[in-house]
Amino acid sequence: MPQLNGGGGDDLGANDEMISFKDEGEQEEKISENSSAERDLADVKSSLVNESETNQNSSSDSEAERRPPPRSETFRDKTRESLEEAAKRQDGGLFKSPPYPGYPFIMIPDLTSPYLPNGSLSPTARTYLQMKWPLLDVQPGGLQSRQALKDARSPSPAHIVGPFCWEFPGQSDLSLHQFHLSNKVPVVQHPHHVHPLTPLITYSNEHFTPGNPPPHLQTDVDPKTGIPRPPHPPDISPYYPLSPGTVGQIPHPLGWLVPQQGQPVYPITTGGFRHPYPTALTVNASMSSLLSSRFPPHMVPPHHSLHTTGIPHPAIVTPNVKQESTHSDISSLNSSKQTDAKKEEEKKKQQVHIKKPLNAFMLYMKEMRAKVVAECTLKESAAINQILGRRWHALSREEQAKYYELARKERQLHMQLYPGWSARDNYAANQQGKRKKRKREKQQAESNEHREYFPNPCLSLPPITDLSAPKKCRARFGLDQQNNWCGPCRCKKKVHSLHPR
DNA sequence: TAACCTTTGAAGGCG
DNA sequence: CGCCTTCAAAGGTTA
Repeated sequence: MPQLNGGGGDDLGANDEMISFKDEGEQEEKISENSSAERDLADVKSSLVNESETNQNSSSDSEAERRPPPRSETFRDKTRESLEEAAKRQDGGLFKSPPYPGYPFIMIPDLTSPYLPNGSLSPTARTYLQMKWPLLDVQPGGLQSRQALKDARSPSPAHIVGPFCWEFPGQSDLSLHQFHLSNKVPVVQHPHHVHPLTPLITYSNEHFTPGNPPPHLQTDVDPKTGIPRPPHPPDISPYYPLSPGTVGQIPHPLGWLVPQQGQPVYPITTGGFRHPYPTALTVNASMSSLLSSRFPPHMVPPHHSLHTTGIPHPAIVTPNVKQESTHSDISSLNSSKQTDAKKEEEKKKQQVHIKKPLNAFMLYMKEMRAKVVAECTLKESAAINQILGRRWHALSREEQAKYYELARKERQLHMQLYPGWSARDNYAANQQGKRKKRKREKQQAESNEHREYFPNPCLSLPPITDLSAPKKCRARFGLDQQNNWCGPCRCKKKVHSLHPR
């Protein structure tokens, strides 16, 4: 993968990720052949999808204003035209199409963000600023790096706010474009419009809904100090992580990644404000202290996973937070007994559910879902995901590589944040255990059902080939439940291990 | 109201 | 080591 290694400076190595491109060949086939497989489901939908892809560059403010878009050729043309016009308005050269055709990122998420009422610097712009700070990298010793980041972010906004036409080495046109547009933030605001660039990295979506800034944020009081803050401080550095409008401006720690490669940034968009580690990932000013004091080795942030910003960590889900938070808050206020607090913390610790880091496809989905929904007028996630899956395969290597890289960073950061966490921890999270059990039961029943009608239930499942079927029975039911195996599998088992290892 | 559906990828377990 | 299962997001649908 050219991009990953070519980017240099990434000591993380991307080889493992490259392995993930198992379907590259398939992908290329699909693309080159325009194969029938590419059309089946999509014949109905893909027309919309394809069309949408042509419009992927249309996430400009002007387009946002035109939503909901009539799906017609004329609209497309108009969109294109207006885009061109917009391009001219946006200082011409700066408004160029992304380096990757069809690449969905248009880095002007802030344009539609309800959280950017003023003209303060957009998150993306800050991302660009920040990415220039090498310490941003999430590396071992991340805490120091984050602290350094905090310091690095300090430069007064005066440096930041202004016409941004800085040219960073290796910066893409798009980056500049984004940078530039970011200063025109308040142009259009559609509270109801979900920007296509819904935050990539999000572990929890509950806290930053575009149209509904969390109450605790709206109060705009520094949770740490209790000092009220101006809603939109012109001065970002001390406060930006705290106000709704500025939370989204926190640069994604991974933001340095892409831009340095001359590729679009994974936006920490405002739109939904659902950042993967929205706040946690956004290792910024508040992060350093947050990590050091609130995310001790054992990953559990005290006080119902709230950051100093008052924003719960996205990767942490505490179902009982609501009930307990009020109680604990009051109690903590009334009683100065730290021991009690500790006990509660430990209690919550056990209830904390740390979500898995998002993989590349999930990141991609998160970003593109809103777009697909808007373009295809589909709401059912299952259908949308099918489309997204196809789109994913249609992505070029470079495009996918970016997501793989991002996902890798995500995992790394996740590891740093929750050193002791294991994916296994989420396996039998009681409720989920039930679900899986039920699922398994269903599969089992299905298997039995098939047995009634088909000699080989495995063969009744279209995608499963004869050869792969036997493996499934053993793997699925295990040796101790051979009674659930299909006939052929049992016979083969007896004869000899036709279940190749 | 919980589970399902649907996608891909990562991680863990099992044989 | 290879295969399978589970989970991650998401939101309409289903039981």
